[in-house]
Amino acid sequence: MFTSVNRKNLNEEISDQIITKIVTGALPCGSKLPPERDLALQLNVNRHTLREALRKLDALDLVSIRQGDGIYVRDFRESGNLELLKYLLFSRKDITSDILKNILEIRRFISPEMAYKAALNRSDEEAKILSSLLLSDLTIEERDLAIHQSIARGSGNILYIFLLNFFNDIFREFGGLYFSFKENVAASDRFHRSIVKAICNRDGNAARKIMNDILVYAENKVSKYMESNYE
Amino acid sequence: MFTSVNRKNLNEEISDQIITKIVTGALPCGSKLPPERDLALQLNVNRHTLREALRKLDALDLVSIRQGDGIYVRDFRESGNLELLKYLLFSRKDITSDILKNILEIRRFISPEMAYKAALNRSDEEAKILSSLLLSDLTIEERDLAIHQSIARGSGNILYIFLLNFFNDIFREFGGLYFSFKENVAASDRFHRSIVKAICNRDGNAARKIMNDILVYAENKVSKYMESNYE
DNA sequence: TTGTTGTAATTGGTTGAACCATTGCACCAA
DNA sequence: TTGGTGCAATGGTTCAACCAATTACAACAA
Repeated sequence: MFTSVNRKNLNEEISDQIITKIVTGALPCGSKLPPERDLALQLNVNRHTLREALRKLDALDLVSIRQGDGIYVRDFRESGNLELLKYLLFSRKDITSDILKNILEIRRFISPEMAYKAALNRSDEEAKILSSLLLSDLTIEERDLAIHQSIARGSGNILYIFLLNFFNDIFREFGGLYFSFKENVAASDRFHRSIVKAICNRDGNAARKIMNDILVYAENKVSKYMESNYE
Repeated sequence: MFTSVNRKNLNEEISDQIITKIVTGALPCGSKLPPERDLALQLNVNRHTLREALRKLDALDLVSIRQGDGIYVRDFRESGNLELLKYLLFSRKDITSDILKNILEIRRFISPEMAYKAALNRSDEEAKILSSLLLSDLTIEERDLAIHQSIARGSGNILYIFLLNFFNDIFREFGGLYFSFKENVAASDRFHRSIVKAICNRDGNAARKIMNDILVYAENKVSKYMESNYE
């Protein structure tokens, strides 16, 4: 009914503003930012507030800060990380659709292998968790996230877990559209049951194929939605 | 000959200290940190210095900070990102070897597809850059990074670029060992020439296979080094 | 008792001024 | 050319104070 207001701290506003200037090229890589004291004056905030914003830019690997020297803009094509990509996805609406397709494509190479490994490496406890998720009263969206997460943990590869966190951050934002179609809910439901079965049976090849199939299916659907919405 | 001294700001020392407490479980997820004023007192730093450290924890998705309420530890298994993984890799020496194997394994699923896409999507300019890299006077390590980067850009998928940045951050740290062996330098040299050729010829399947072969080779080598060093 | 309201306490957010530590640079001397 | 010296610029840290959001709780009303 109502949408939550977008409440931001000053330091977030500032970091957003600078990030935008960097990724749009208004602040070219290699360029030097004004001294903190000057920049704070220009932004009309206190130096401390600016410094907190700069800490975030630093954590995003967007700038390099050197005491006694200054603040330099890094080349985000060389230093950018997935956190920055998340930022681009949510803030630059003009390229959201392209980035989303990119992400879906790569997930299709990663997740089937994750499922394969999970089928081979899963603990008995993880199998129990997976089975119980099928019977839980979570929404389809929550269950989907939980099952993927459980599979990632079962794979025994910590990078899968953290990559999945990235994917989940994305799909929490965009998953609503997908699951608003009944046919997709039904497809996910079938997928959940079959992948859990394959993993519990330690059938790696089946798990890989099942995961691949649902991702191909989802990718096609999402592509269609985006074409009809954005073009 | 000499190694650069590890110089840290106070706010970095603090964030490191808190991160360690979180990932080791000393600060369990869901728990509430002391108020900033108290915590600053305990850490013997000013509140502003602490706040800058907290900004970093926030950017790493490790804590959730709410004005008027407090600072809560998030579940890093659910929220952790690759930046955190990088941190774990460099700071927790006891699990470095496992994480490194995890990373190499996933790179083996990702990079061949990246090479395939690059062969199909590359621009003529990117092909020129690749060819010129073969003739450059970079060290083998620098050239290796540059070629992978060029391939990622040629693929046309921005996620490849940012994932590669992650891999490169890792290998800048650990690549020295690998390239200290002459046989590996020779193998990379052959790899560089053949992958560039395949991509320039727009031969996607060849590019994928060549990339896969070198990664399998490297993964085996690194595994051996780690077994002999850490066990 | 139960629910509401108002108030105080708690806690993160912001400001301002001052001083410390590091760096870069111009200048000088050997 | 090389190394030292001092100054100015700039990020790092501290202190003290106040603003703003949230929570806890007492007081009150139904």
